[in-house]
Amino acid sequence: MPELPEVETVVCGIKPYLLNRTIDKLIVRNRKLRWTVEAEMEQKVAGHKIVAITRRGKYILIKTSGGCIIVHLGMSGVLRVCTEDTPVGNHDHIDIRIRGDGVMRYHDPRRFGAWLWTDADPGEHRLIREMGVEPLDPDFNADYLYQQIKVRKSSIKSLITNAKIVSGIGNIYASEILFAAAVRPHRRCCDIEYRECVSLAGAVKNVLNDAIQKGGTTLKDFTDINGMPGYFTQELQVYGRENQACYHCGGLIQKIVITQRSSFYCPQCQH
DNA sequence: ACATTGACCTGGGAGC
DNA sequence: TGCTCCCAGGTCAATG
Repeated sequence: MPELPEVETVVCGIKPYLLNRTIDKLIVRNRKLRWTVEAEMEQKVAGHKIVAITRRGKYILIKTSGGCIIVHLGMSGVLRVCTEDTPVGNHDHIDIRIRGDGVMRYHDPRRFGAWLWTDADPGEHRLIREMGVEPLDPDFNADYLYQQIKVRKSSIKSLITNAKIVSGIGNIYASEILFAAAVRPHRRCCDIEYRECVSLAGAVKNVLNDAIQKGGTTLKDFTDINGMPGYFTQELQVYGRENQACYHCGGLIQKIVITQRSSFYCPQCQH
């Protein structure tokens, strides 16, 4: 479900409820997520104070006085704040109970998400260590992009969704970014010129910042911590708009499949 | 080293 | 109504 703007929205939403609070206990009802939640998770987490909540790519890092909880929402993960007497629904796999009051509940029908614990620096965790640069970091720019693309033969779409190159861009925003940059998704990386990297780097930042500002994209079921949808959905230029008119030129948006995922683009506006 | 494919899951919608 | 098929916002691990 969530890409970088949605994860950022979730991180901002949970901060007021979790920051500087102490975890009373962790309740795991279903351990079978992408990786089985470790048997010692409850014991490792309990009693620690939450000192920071940050994001790295699509990972949520809940840093505590004793270590870090690493959460990934996968395709269908949702975090919501509720109380202890809120009825537990289907697919409500994990609760963090806060000392005093309040519960953060993890809901994930498809169970592609992950809950992991590390006592070390989460930046050194095997899933995070190899990750590429943050797209909103100044280190992500035209020079970096050009250096990456000029040696590769894959499509530009698969490159910008490759978390080892740049973290946090998924299937929706890839289409939107490529439209904003006027670059077709199936273009070979090594055929792309430097001036197009300038457009691409700018489009990455503009599209993601805009989406964050609007609270992310809700296609089916994404909501923020209070159950509110994201308003970037109305801003989508190409994603999900096959055979509809391009807002710029009136031509028909096309859908193509690249590495088993749908991509949408305007054949007239993108080259 | 790079590129592609399979695998992991459930639910919703289209089509019959 | 109900069945089957296809699709879905992710990405690691295995393979070529």
